[in-house]
Amino acid sequence: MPAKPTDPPRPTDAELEILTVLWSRGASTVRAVHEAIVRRKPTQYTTVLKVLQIMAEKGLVRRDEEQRAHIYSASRPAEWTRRQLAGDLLRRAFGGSARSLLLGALSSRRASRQELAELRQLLEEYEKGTP
Amino acid sequence: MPAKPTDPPRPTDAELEILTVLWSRGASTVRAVHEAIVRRKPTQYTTVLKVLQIMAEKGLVRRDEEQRAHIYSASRPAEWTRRQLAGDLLRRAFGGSARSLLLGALSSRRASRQELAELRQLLEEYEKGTP
DNA sequence: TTGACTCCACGATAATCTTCGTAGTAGAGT
DNA sequence: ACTCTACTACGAAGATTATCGTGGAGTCAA
Repeated sequence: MPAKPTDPPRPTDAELEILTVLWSRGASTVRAVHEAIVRRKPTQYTTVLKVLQIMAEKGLVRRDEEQRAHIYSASRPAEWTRRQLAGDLLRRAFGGSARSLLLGALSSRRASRQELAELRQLLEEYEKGTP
Repeated sequence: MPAKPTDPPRPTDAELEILTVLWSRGASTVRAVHEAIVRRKPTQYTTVLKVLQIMAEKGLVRRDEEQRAHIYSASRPAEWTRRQLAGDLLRRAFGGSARSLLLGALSSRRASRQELAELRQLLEEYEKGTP
């Protein structure tokens, strides 16, 4: 079946965990993903395999079946998915207020001076592009 | 340490929707919550009731059974729950980078100049408190 | 007291999520 | 050819989510 024209759905927790692996490692075999996942949490190989298969059905990942060991890769760039997730949470929990979201993020843990500087710079760049 | 039983779990989508109603309306009857919910999405009264009952079991809301029509209220302040959600997403999808989270939030929709100013001020206040 | 309403409790259902075991196959090595 | 190993496919159990119907009990007014 050809690719769907619609955006993939929001990834579940387990799916997001796997996506983060694919984002940092790039296209990977199930074996490689499993090795990364198992370092964080005891998980069977077939569990990772199954989730990846479901993700492929949903369109969250692409699968290259050329080799015997299939190669999976995220179907969307990390930035795209992250934007969906941030926007989704923004809408559903923060009433669209980015200020509240940032406040929540910052107060959820200590923010370094370095990080604050980065954030400030990000805002400056943003203001340039929003006349 | 003030003995706190256990933090309530992360609310599901339906639960979050109801929480936003309780946050804005304050303590409410099922009837009132349902009227607010139904304006966004066709939903039966008993569906809202059931979710509220489950939320009470989970500790997400408190229930006052004094009157015949029970009164439900969020067990945690909106800010507390929002911080959990933001922090959770920050960790799970953004590798802890608040910068990425803000970027995602901003790019998910157009940000007004007003909003950017608010964000800038928030950062300034934050920097004062982080020497 | 009997209806008409309003409410809650309970149970049921279908869908989705998460996890894993089993079976079968393709290839590598002996 | 035979065996081992590394894969994938399949299915299925158990938990959670989301939704709703039914039934019974309290309330008020005719």
